[in-house]
Amino acid sequence: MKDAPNDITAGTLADTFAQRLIAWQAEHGRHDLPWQNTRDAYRIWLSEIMLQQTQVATVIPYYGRFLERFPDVAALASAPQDDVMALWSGLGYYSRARNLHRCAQVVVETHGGRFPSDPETLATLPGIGRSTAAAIAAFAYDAHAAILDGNVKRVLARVFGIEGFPGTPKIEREMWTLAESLLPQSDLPAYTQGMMDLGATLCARGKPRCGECPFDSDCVAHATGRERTLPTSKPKKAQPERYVDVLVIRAGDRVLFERRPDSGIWGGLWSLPELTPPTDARDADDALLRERLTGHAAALGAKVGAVQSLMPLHGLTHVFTHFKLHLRPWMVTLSASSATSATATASINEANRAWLDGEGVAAAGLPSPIRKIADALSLHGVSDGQLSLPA
DNA sequence: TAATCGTGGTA
DNA sequence: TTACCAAGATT
Repeated sequence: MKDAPNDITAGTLADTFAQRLIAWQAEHGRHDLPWQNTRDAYRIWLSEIMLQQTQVATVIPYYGRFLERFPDVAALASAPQDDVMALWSGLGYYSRARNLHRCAQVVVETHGGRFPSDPETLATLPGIGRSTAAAIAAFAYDAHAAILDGNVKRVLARVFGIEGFPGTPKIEREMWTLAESLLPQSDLPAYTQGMMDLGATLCARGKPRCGECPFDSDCVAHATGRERTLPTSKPKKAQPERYVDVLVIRAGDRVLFERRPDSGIWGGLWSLPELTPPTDARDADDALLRERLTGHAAALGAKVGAVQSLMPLHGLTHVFTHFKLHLRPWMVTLSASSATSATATASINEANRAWLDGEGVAAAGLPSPIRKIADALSLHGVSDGQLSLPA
């Protein structure tokens, strides 16, 4: 039986796993992704951070733009944070971008501009956890370290028949131990890439192509018909819904934007001012809400003019992983007499608040749904003042 | 330990 | 349309 812990004999799955995977990767794995065929730790690190919880196809265009603007770690370290956030805009999980920037600065300032080669030191850097550290060290320096990402968890759960949600500490500890026990003595880049490739291609979430898998004859999930139920899925729970009113405050050809604090959703990005405290959804058509909106906008734009008009725009719903957000934009137009002065608008610019014209909006790092609102209102490029999104 | 943190693709 | 989740880290 396979449950005997000391039943380690030549030819067991655990003994042959690595060599079979490496052979499969050479023949059927991916070899031409933009971040492959290099030993540059900077390029490898950048790809690993971008790929956290993000699919390959999504990352590719961002990766190219980033490398063009920041060709090495020194260029990234010396860049303004707004430039980094703008290039990351749309990729999500924005703490990755802030940590990426900080990490580059730490590498330059305390590691002489060179990424450390051992996984333990790499894992002390901002944004680099145990798995990402192992991937960087394996690809760039042939380090003997195991990764444990979503692909690996799925492969291990199926091949070795591991029950239980891999997100729990108990199952994750078990998988880390197994992953490290399977490591080969050499060919760490090919082995690491093989784990990723197998999970991303053959051993996919939806319908795995078991007929082409090198572990077809040994896979517990395949042998017991549990390909679809392994790995055990995350326990589901009801997602809350939130409502927020955002203000499109226009003064001449400029719109007021605010930089969000680092902590919380969309941290470090530029967004539209929100009405705080949030109103109840049922207040949407209430005169009281309009009064609040007017007062709030006047407070924000008091230095350049009074509120001239207030108009509701089409709302939109944005779905996050852990909640659903209903955005209700309001067009607030300030009186032209005091709003057309560029010096007046510029004079109230602060570190975390700015009046942006079309060009400024186009260059800023905005959250995805805020970008949609801006696009619909033509708040970028040629700003003709026409509204394409009235409610 | 559990919650938080984005977005877009897929079934 | 809804549900799920992808090269996870941080607090």
